[in-house]
Amino acid sequence: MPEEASFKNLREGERETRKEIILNAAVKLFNAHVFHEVGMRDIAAEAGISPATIYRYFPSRDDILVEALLQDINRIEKRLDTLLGGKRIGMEDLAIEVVDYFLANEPTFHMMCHFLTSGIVDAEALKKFKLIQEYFLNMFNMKLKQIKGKSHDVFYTHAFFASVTGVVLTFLHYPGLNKQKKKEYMHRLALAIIKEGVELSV
Amino acid sequence: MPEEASFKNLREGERETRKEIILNAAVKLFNAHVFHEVGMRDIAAEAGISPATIYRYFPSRDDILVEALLQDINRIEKRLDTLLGGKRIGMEDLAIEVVDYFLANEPTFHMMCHFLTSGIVDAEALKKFKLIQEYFLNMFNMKLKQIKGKSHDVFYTHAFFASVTGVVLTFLHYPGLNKQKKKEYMHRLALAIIKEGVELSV
DNA sequence: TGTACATCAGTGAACGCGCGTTCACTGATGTAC
DNA sequence: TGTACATCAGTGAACGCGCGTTCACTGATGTAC
Repeated sequence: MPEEASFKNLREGERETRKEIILNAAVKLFNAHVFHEVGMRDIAAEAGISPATIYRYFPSRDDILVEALLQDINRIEKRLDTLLGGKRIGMEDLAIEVVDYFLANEPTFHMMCHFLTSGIVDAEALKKFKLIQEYFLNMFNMKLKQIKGKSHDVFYTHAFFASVTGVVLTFLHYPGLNKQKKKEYMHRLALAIIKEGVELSV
Repeated sequence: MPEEASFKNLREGERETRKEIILNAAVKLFNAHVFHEVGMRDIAAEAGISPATIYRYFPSRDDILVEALLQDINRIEKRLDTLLGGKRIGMEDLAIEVVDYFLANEPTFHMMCHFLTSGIVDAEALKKFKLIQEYFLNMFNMKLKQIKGKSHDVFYTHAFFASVTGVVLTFLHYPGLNKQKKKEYMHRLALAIIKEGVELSV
């Protein structure tokens, strides 16, 4: 029995839509600036509402950050799906894909690091982030399983993700390399670690 | 010919000492609290001076952060030296040492991540940090050379450090594990990546 | 030995600004009877 | 059909606080002659 389209449901639906409008405005700004620099007033202006209104939909700024991150993760998931759809994908391609994603979406990467090292963060939002982190690693694990087959273990996924993240973190702003060189170097590093490294480690 | 102990030199020496007093106060606070929460007034209070005085010795708060980080790196260097002094050290021990250091000095790790992702940072301080980053990786490279011998390459060092950093970053606050379990899991990950991974990657 | 001057450590108080969040309120829409 | 009431979106303005940094100033110490 489908949920009947009562007035109440309609209203809740609208509420959800409004929430999305705000979130999209936030995401747009986060992609254009370092997220530290994006304040509630900016988000409100972008969404065309008053700052106070935001608080009718989100409990705190940190909560918006986490929700924005979740959106990003969903985007990654879709990208991986299409990538895996076109079969014959190896670990190497996946590693490169992740590196490229982080480089193309530096603000996302920033935000992830921010929550991973848990700077000043609203407690509720932090809880939410941890759920998301687990969700993400599980999702990633499934994708790797598709590639590697049955003998796959979470440990492997963790090693994979941690390595790639570390590579990006360490060389994101490494001096003396232009963007392209940097990317290539990260690829080399990630591949070396993955191919001769993580792959044999199970 | 040694620098003569002129009045001027004496004064400069005193100046250096004063600088160290302030820096030590800062380091002490950074080790006890998240560095975001340590303000200039706190540092001043800890050093027993007025906030304004700090600016006679350091150009900005970010500069103090970087200097504190440098102190930490010197400490790591010394630790590695003594570790390498007692010969028969392998890559594995080094990996574990680094993981343990970061876990024991979480604030340092925070700060490193902060500068690596370069949040809001004074431009001069950022330049300084990049020099430090290079210095550190070079230093680390030398140590690894001592272990591995002549055939060693920077690429290897980079892969090593990036992997370990990534492991710590990803699982530092991973939910569902107590401190001890977390440490052990990080060891397992780092070792797996290093032993079967990075080691063969040259 | 004394006087005028330069140098520099040190400071309390304020500047200036940003920014997350809350308050008290308005106005529109739906509901009850 | 109309009236009283409830619900909720939305808001401008202010609260409250923190915090890096600067200013104008005092006082001690050294230097020149």
